[in-house]
Amino acid sequence: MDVPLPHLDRPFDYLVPEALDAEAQPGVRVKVRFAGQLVDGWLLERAESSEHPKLAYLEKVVSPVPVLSPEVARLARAVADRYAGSLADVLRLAVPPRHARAEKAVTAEAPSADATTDAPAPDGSSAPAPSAEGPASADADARAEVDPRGWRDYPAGPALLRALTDGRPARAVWSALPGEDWADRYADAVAATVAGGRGAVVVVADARDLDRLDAALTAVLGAGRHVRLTAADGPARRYRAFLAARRGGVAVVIGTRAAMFAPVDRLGLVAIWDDGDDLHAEPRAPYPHARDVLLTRAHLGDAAALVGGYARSAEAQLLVETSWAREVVADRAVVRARTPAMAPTGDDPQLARDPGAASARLPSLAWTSARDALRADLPVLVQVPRRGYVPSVACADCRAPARCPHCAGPLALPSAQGTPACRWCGRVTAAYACPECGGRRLRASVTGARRTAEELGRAFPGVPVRTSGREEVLATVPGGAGLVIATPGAEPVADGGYGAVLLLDSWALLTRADLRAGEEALRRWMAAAALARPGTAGGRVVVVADGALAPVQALLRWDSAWFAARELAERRELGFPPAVRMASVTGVAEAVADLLAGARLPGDAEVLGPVPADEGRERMLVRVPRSRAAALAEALHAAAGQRSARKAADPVRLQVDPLVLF
DNA sequence: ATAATAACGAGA
DNA sequence: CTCGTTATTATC
Repeated sequence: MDVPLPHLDRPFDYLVPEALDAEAQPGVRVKVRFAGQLVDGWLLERAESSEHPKLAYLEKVVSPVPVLSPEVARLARAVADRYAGSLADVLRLAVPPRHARAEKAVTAEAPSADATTDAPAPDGSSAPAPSAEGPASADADARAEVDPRGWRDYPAGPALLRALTDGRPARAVWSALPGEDWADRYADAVAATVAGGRGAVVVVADARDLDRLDAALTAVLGAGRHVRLTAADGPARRYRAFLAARRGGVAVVIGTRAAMFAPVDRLGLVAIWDDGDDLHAEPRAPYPHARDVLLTRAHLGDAAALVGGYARSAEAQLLVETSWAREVVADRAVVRARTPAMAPTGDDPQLARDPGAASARLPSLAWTSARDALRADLPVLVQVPRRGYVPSVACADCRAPARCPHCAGPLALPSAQGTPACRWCGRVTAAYACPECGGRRLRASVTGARRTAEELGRAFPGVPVRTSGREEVLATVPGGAGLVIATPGAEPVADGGYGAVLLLDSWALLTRADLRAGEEALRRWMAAAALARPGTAGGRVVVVADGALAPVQALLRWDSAWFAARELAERRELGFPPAVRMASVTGVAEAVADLLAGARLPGDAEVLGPVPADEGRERMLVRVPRSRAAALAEALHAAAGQRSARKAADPVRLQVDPLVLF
């Protein structure tokens, strides 16, 4: 039943009228009369009999295409259970909205095809359909081994590919080397899976990563063997790609998190790249995370799993430490050989020495590194943490954020030479005095990409300057001398690698009041540093941060496994996810209290809070050991059901393992 | 939302 | 004890 009310989160029985008997197959969308009105629903299964005394008839089969595969139905139920949500909510994420035109077009291409026939790929390419035989069938020995190519750099790499081809459910946490072409490695892993006669689902964070993976897969598999599934492609293309996968024409689906539920026949591999990126967290109820959905899928379907990134998340570390997955890492000697030369530096510009550095506000080491790279005709990447033009200002002496004397809102400089103004109340503050130290001078606390570009352009005259950020994301830049200013996640790949990578204003990343600040900073730095040439080829990374800090240490040694282990140990100590299972309950105070009062929480549950949330609501956290995770989700879902059954007015938001805790 | 059903209370 | 009204609850 396509209603989000938690107390209706169960199947209902209906009679199938004779006329709909043929079309009414499991997985089709239906309309039924429910409580007097027509509602959408899913036909989950056909049965001979029902416990229920008086059944109504199915009203209509919306479309005869069984868009919901049995595997995805099972997965959706498991995801709903894990996240204390309703099946209907998960199905809304799992099956894209029907697009009648797209459906008609696909159905016309191969009229008789269903998910089990050997239909050719929709584009008519020569892709053979997946074999109907299992991986243990007689032709297993005859399968050609896929060339491990770059996976040879990792001692466990070739064995991983072999396992994929053999159809064994290997589970790997992969730490990519700097300079690694991750998209090529993922294409290899997919090719190995396909060679074994099985399908794959690969999820990446954004459109740029998707384009890169798309190109790598086309190079390895040829055109027409895979489809891309992403909300950004629009409803028609998305539904078309979905149908192609559902009907068994293609064995490989790649996409952003919308693809995590993609139906793939004989699924052999689920993979996610850069699982620490917060774009992998679905913002709609029940807020599932792509990593967890894919791992659940691997678990239920006996498929292999690949969790990779330059940096390792605490969650991936937990997979390794619980032996759920094996780590795939390079030997230290190989890491050393591939890593660019790394150096930390304080962020006080040594203005006296270098006039160039002074005008660019660069620490001297960063400036000389950039200059040397440019002289060697190599590109330079500058990562600046936030978008926009001077987002806020701080006291030049003590670094305390400058706040409006009237309303305490953040001050900003509207123009390069202007007077600071409040971003909340708009009042202009002509004579600012820092309440902490009495200082009267202000500095841009985070220099935005545009301003950095202007300043660097002046510091290195004659050098082309490109920016890559929210408005325009560059995928690649040419190999010669040039400056590239990019915000995190938008760093272009340089042909041949960057001669220098400068990580500026890093304290803005590290001082965020967030549990994951360190992990997130390291993830962003490593993503940028991975684009530099190896130290042996003149590649250099300068991070403007205190070299004693753990995330900086991890970067300098290119050892995010070490940092992730440290991070996970700390979370264990503090009792934070992923070491424990946490759920947040958000709403107006009475509603939150009401829900928690009605919830039969596991005995060892700890209730924390309340902490204020936005719009006058508050938030309580419930913490249980991981072994009680299922019981916690069930209790919260049941309590939400009780509330919705008696039509409690104030909504309460349930979130399991919310990304942001405080 | 709405219909069935349980609960309740007033009047006979 | 019955009838009419109102809260409750399930919705195939």
